[in-house]
Amino acid sequence: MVRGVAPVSGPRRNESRQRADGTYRPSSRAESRFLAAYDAAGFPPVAVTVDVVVLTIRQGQLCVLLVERGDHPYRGAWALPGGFVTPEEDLAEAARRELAEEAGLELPVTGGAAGHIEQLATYGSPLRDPRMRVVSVAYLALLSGLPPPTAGEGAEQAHFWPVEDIDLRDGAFLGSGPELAFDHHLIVADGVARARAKLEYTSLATSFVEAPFTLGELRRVYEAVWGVALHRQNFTRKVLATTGFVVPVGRKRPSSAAGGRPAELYRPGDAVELHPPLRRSDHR
Amino acid sequence: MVRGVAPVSGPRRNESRQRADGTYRPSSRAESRFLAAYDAAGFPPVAVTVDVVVLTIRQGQLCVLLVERGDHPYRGAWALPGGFVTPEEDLAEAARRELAEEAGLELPVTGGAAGHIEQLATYGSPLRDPRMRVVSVAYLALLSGLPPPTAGEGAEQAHFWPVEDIDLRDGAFLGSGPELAFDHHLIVADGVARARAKLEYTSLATSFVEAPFTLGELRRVYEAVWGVALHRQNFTRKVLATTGFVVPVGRKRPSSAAGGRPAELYRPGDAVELHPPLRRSDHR
DNA sequence: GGAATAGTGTCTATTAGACAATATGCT
DNA sequence: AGCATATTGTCTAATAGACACTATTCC
Repeated sequence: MVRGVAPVSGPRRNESRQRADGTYRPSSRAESRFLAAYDAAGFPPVAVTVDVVVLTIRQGQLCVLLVERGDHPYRGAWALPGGFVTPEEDLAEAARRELAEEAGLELPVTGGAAGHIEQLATYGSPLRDPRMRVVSVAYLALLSGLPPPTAGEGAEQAHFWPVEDIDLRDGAFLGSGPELAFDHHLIVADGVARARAKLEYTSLATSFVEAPFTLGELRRVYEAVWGVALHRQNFTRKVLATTGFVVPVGRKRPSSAAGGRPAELYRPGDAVELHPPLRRSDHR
Repeated sequence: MVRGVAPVSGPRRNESRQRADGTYRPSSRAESRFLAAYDAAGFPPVAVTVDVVVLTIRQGQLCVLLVERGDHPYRGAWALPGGFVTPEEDLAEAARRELAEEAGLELPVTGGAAGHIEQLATYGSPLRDPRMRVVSVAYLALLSGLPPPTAGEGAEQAHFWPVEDIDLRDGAFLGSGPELAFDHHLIVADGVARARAKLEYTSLATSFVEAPFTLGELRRVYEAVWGVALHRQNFTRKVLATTGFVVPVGRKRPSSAAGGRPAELYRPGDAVELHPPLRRSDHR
């Protein structure tokens, strides 16, 4: 290919080297030869895993899914569901697969059960796993309407733990909570912080309830995740004033076993971000 | 260690298996034997790299640092500075090292030049690198007062490109901008979006100016990153009403070569998050 | 003086927070 | 009736957006 000296800000060529299917199209014979001869063994040995922070609300409490480790290291401690990324799969695919394998949970695509999953952060401190160098990509899932988790391979049991029973500082035993394996207390802490923050400016709270839901149920999601009591009337007013957050479906139903006026039912709207946001009032 | 059958929510033990230096303390002889015999070769081969999105403001434009690739693949295209994570270093350390090696930039610890670095996201699509499976942990750096970048190993040249000249959809040639290598257009897009969002609710805008600065300079940061014009008087009022955002240092200086009343000078305050936030007005 | 930038004051529409009053179901 | 929850309305303080006016410097 004929090329002159490139100016600092000049264009180089006008077509992408990436095909529609994501594969690479070499731009020259020399590049094709280079790729054919490339030796993939000349890199530092690192294992890549995914871990998933599954948050859901049970009995009014924000809970995280943990599995008890049946193997060394950290045998008997509780860990996030996760495992190796296989050579062919994307990171997000690996997260979904591990969730199904280790905890028996299929992420709902649609329907009554709601769900959301996003990448959280990556943890790669050299000493975080005593076996070898492990870089772990953590995902955050917010789910509702889950069946009781069932333990899978390598896990003694799976259990939803209230996050307030977990020592998020160092993962050690804290009165009534679990001991956490590896640096999973850090990951859980980051996931809980992310969820708390995103409830302010996104519509993710609807991932914690099954549609159709009442505004009272949605309010109790905020109260469980934030750990505060919200003003009932103002909450309703603000949610309904936020365009696209929820849309009414018309029906009504008794709100609780204890009686009370039946509440209007809603389903999630189109909005992803909330304008204006629902701020936590005592912000700090 | 004597242990009974563990109840579902019962405590297991009351001391951490993590030492203060981060190394692991096995809880039993069996676990020690397991770790000594562990074979680290039984994992899928993956390379882990770091890439850094360095954003800074030059001539009123938000710019990103790119290096021209001197080697295959994507030779001649522009890429984010980055490279392999070595076995002993943390991910964040690797990001700082690559920035110094590939672009000649040392992240300032303190002083007039300002800076911030944080983890952005991790990219691990199986086909993103034609050589082999590469999982790349991207970092986002917001810097000011940088020297002209110098190219390092494996890079033809380093250059700050205005982000508006870059095709963030697929990285191909876009009139006057660079062709981007790999999936780096996605990473740049995510970094720019993160920076734009965080200017709203954090004090990170001060990372883009050198202290001491005027409120006019700080406003021009917001205008460059968001690409909008802000109301001058209301900006001043809101910044000064946000506790801990900036603190006056008393001195004044002419604001530009073209004249005008000298402005009060400020330095960054203690606040990390802004309460209340500085919202972009036309928010969608 | 004119241009350019900075700082202060003020008016109005909107919003947040608090609270009162009413509606509708359960036991 | 008494309790529990939902819905509507209203009052007030705070905030956002817009704009007028003054201050200080360079040309």
